[in-house]
Amino acid sequence: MKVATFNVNGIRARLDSISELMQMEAPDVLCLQEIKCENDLFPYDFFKDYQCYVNGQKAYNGVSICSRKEGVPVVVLEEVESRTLGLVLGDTLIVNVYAPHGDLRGSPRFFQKIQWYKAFSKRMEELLRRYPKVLIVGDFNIALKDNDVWDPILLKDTVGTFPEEREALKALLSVGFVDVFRAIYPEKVQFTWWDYRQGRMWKNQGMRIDYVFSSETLMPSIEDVYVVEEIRKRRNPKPSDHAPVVCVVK
Amino acid sequence: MKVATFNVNGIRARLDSISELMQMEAPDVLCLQEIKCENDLFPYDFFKDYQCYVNGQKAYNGVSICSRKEGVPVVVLEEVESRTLGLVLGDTLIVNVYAPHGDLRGSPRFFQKIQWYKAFSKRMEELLRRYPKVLIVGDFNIALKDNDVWDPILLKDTVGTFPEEREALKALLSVGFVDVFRAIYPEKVQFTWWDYRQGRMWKNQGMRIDYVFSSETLMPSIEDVYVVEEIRKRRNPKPSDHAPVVCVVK
DNA sequence: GGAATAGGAG
DNA sequence: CTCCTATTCC
Repeated sequence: MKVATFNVNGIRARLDSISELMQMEAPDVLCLQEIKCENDLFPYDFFKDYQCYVNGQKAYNGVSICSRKEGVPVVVLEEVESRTLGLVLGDTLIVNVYAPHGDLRGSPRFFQKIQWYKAFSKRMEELLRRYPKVLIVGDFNIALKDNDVWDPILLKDTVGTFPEEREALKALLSVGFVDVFRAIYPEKVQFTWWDYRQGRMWKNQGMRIDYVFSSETLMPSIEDVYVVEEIRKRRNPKPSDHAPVVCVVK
Repeated sequence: MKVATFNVNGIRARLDSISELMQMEAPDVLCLQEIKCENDLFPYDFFKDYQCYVNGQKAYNGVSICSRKEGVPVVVLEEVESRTLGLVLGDTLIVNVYAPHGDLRGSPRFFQKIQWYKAFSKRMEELLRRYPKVLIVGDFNIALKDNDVWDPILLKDTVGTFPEEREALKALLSVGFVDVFRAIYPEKVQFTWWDYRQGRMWKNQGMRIDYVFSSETLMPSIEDVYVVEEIRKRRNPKPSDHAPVVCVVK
């Protein structure tokens, strides 16, 4: 089973990129973040061979899971912003996440981000007891370690690198999850997000903030994980500021 | 000499259509209306083989003349809205016009439209004495006769068909100009503008409001005039609500 | 820098 | 219906 995650930054503006991803990778499950539309504006017709499960929101946030096989949707969190969506496929729970951006330390949004991580970690601990195999994918808006950002000095204490944020993300992992990419490639420097500004997109000055987290129970089934950079590198008319991440599960 | 006129409804959103027009017609002079940008946002680089003369405005209106040969720009009217631009090429004066829309009879904008026509007609009378040959092109926002609208009954006393508007446009012609299209094709029903709404664009339910007016002195040199409908008919991703009109002058 | 909104204009 | 301007968010 191939699971892809992609922060599209507006699904209606990104159908070309999604098309390309589907052609290249033919994922069985496609988890999208920041679709930025309400459920009834979701382009269901575009995903012909997929069942679409959507937790949409007007203008901001919004996540969806498109799956070749039918699944059972799961409410992950009671939330005001549409940031999470779960889907049970066989004995596996897939959780699609768009974590809060958070802003700088001291801001209300920073505090909310930390709180959100606490609630989410607690809930995942709970779900881990209920479902034997769990895969969490999505945009976590935190770079775990210094080798997950293009310039750790320049980006020290900026959004996504604050120690408090890193602790919050580690706390999630400590519940029983593994950062699949880092487990397979301990030293690899690879990014999944680039700032549109200052040409950072084209200079590969990015951060790794999109992840696939596998429950320890599912780890033996993980075959590979990789970032699909072609869509951005080919200077697609207008690319997302994120690249898709694909995980291959036995 | 080939002169094209095209209300682009936003030049930045219409570069594809303009490209297509230049490939198809290779006009010597290209008069654009509703460019909707200030002079410094005009895409000068796009018009490689042309000299560009621009009377721009932010958000609304704005006209430009692009000419293969250098010309001498002429201020047609002292104006607050950028609606006119003249260019002298050899012994011919080309005047590019975006007449006011006008709204319904009784509105302030209706009155302004009639006033604008009075001032413009007077000025053209003046310019006609100064320049032996004059060509006025552009969007006049008035359909001269009933056979210039798709449904004269339905559109009776709506914007562009009011008797006062038609009189104002006839008054301009009476100064010494000829509606070239109607002179060559007395009975032809052909439109240059279609409402985006109610699918009128695709049902060819339009009006002829874009014209080429030739001074009587220049009429013997006029070879043909035609509407370039292909760009709209091919359902170009997003077409302008106007079609270009091309005039061939000896 | 780019997507999405609301509001105004045609 | 589609453009442009603001604005907000990332």
